[in-house]
Amino acid sequence: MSKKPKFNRDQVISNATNLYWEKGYHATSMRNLQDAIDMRPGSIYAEFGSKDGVFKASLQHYAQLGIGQLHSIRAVTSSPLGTLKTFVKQAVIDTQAGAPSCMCMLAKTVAELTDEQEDLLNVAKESLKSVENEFASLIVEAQKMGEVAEEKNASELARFVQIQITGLRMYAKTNDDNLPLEKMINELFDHYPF
Amino acid sequence: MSKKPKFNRDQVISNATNLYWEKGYHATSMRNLQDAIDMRPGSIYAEFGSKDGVFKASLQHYAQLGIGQLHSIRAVTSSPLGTLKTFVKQAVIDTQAGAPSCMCMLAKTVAELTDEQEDLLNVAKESLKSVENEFASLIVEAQKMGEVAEEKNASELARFVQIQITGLRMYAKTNDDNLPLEKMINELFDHYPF
DNA sequence: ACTGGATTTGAACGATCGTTCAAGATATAT
DNA sequence: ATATATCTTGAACGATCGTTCAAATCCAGT
Repeated sequence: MSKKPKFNRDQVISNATNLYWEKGYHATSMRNLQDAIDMRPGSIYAEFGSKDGVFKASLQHYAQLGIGQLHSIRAVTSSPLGTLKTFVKQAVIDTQAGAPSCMCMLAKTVAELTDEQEDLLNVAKESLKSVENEFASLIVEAQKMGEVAEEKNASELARFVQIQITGLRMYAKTNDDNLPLEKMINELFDHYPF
Repeated sequence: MSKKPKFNRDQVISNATNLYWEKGYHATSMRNLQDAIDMRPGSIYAEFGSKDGVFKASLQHYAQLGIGQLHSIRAVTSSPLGTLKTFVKQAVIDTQAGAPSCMCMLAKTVAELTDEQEDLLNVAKESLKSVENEFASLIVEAQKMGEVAEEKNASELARFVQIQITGLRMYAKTNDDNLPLEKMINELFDHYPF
């Protein structure tokens, strides 16, 4: 005999992600979470084990969202470098309206947590590394197509892109007035180190 | 009649800053704070009004620390641009060991807080803006000395530096392995947009 | 319809949160 | 030495924290 849980796990994680993304780890209480995902404590603990368990699932979901988005853009874009550029614009500009936070959830998490939550911190770090590796793959592809000089180091360029996204999103949150973000991103790809 | 408080306000704020810098706003409790600054609740509330009051004082103290450091470097450095470079290196590299967090406290705060703590968030944002203005002043000075081309926009360059510091410190926290940070910073100043 | 195992519920737990305030301690002016 | 204004102390407040678990509910198999 078995009875299936009635909640939709994907939907639950999606809602949890949005809440954690907006408020961060420490400012989000289990009560907030219960409301956001419409589950009672018992069910949450049966499914995720703890507040940390839900957060971990959210971090991983968020990372997959980003990587999926990158692949989606790639599928409809002829140029690998153009894919990267579009992704950066979406992450920095489109996220300003509508998203739970204009910051990257992974970056927020790395900024917020200390060794006290070592496991969660590592999940966030590793997820950021995964995204960076996706960037590197795109750049290698761009090199094969002649969009980027062969002698450049793809990993270093991927690192550069990662640093720019973090810096730009932080800067955009600090200065909510209308910045020339589009122009700034275009210049990133039009000059050194690309 | 008057009785002087026996605590050293500067020392207290310095200790509070270190704690908040390390743990962030939400993860720091008043009990943590009481231990760190060796004051009892009554005295803290008499002096600062609330947890937020201490945090606000800490943010302002931290910003002044940074600006003071910038001026100190300027005082012993012949080149304004060299001053900026040294400051960036200190912020990104030296902070890796010893400092409460390798992230900038102001950036951490902007990343962590939402409109729920609008006042504190604004203090952090404005402080970051103040630091950026100091950067711009240094760059204007550099232009007058011929270190930077006159036709460049000093504010845009200051913005660039701010974005790079944030991005680099975030990246350094994500990848605690030994990165070529020094080389990366040198390249920032040796290529576009400088 | 009934039964049995799985899921869902929400009250309750002890701990800790930010904050208050009456009582005690202290230093200065007379 | 005494009085008084000021500062310090720490117990206590109600609220909320993350978590537990017994009871209620649900559904598949007979």
